Amino acid sequence: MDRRIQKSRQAIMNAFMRLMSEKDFESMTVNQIAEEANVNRGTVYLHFTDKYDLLDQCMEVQINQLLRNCMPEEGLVHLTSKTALQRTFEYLEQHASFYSIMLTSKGSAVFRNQMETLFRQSLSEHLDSINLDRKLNKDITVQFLSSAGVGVLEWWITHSMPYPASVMVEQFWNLLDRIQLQMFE
Amino acid sequence: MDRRIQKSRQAIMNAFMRLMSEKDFESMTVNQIAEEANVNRGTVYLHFTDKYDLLDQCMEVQINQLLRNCMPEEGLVHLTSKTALQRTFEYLEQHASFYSIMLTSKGSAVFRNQMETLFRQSLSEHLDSINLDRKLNKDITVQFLSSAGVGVLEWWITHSMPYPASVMVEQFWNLLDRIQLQMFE
DNA sequence: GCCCGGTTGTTGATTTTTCAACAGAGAGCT
DNA sequence: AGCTCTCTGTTGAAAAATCAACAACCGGGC
Repeated sequence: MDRRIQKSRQAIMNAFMRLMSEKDFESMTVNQIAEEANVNRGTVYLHFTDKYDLLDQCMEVQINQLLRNCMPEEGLVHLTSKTALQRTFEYLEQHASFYSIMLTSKGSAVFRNQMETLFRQSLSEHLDSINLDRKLNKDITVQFLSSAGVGVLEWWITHSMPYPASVMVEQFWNLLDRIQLQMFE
Repeated sequence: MDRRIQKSRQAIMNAFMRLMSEKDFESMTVNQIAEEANVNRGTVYLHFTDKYDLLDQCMEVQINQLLRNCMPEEGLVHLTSKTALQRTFEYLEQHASFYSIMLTSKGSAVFRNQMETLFRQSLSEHLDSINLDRKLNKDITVQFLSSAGVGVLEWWITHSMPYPASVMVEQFWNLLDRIQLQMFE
């Protein structure tokens, strides 16, 4: 990628995030973002459809960084592995202000969607490795648990992380373990 | 000035100054500066003839900032005024590392030239306001005192500011006062 | 209702930056 | 001596960013 593109996108996203910590998303204008980023307003539109797209893309970049940080090595993030879970919570704790702002001021679905996808994959594989009670529908079970997982995660962030990451991991793990015991055939 | 030019020049100068605090000027390459600034090498050449020109321009920018900071208000800097002298020394003290590096690692004459010009102006006006002994040639006297002033200033910077700014101001002022008494008719 | 100011999204012409490539110079090695 | 590598200074074509301008829309005030 041409370095000019990289620089412009970076400047715009950084400016956006700075403004997000000072302003209400709805009242923020593209002109303000452009000025903060020291780029022409047209340049913002070259890279982003509108400020909603900017928010979404910002979230995606950040989540990709989260994932890259939480990966044990080359491979997928398994949120059903305690280590990966630990890393995820700790990373989120360290970037608390960003996620807090992004999740509270505007209902971007990017975070939820991406985290749910992750939970779904991990849980799907996990349930494949145990003997799921035949009376339970796998898809519904996976969705149930994913939603619960993401719900807790979002709650923790939007409520200013009332407990340290370590406590969250412990509780999460505990719940998963106990629920799992009820699913054996 | 087009914002792209501003951004490029700023990035290049900042990168240069960062590298100056880590490397020997002579061994520094334009390619290193371009990489540090995240611009194409050709861009460096668009704005600066070579690294010597870059050093000179950097010095000029910084000295202009020094002057802007030391001006009492709209007007000229009078280095024969104690207030202006105080401000100058204090500013230099606060930017010690920059000036120290710039004056020690490469013999750029920009600082010396500009400061001498300043001293000359101030002293010239100052001597106009007193009755200079007729036996003294004004131009020679002005040059004598300017050189002395700049010499002390440079010595202070290149010797890591052995005394606080306040001491330097006091001594400077004292010397100027005593020497002046010897010049009356 | 109308008017005004601010914002959005877009367009076209221009400028600046990028990139790759080239020729030349200097230093070090065989 | 020749060869290689690195750096310098430059060139030309392409791409990205800039700027000014325009039309349309929205919200607030009279």
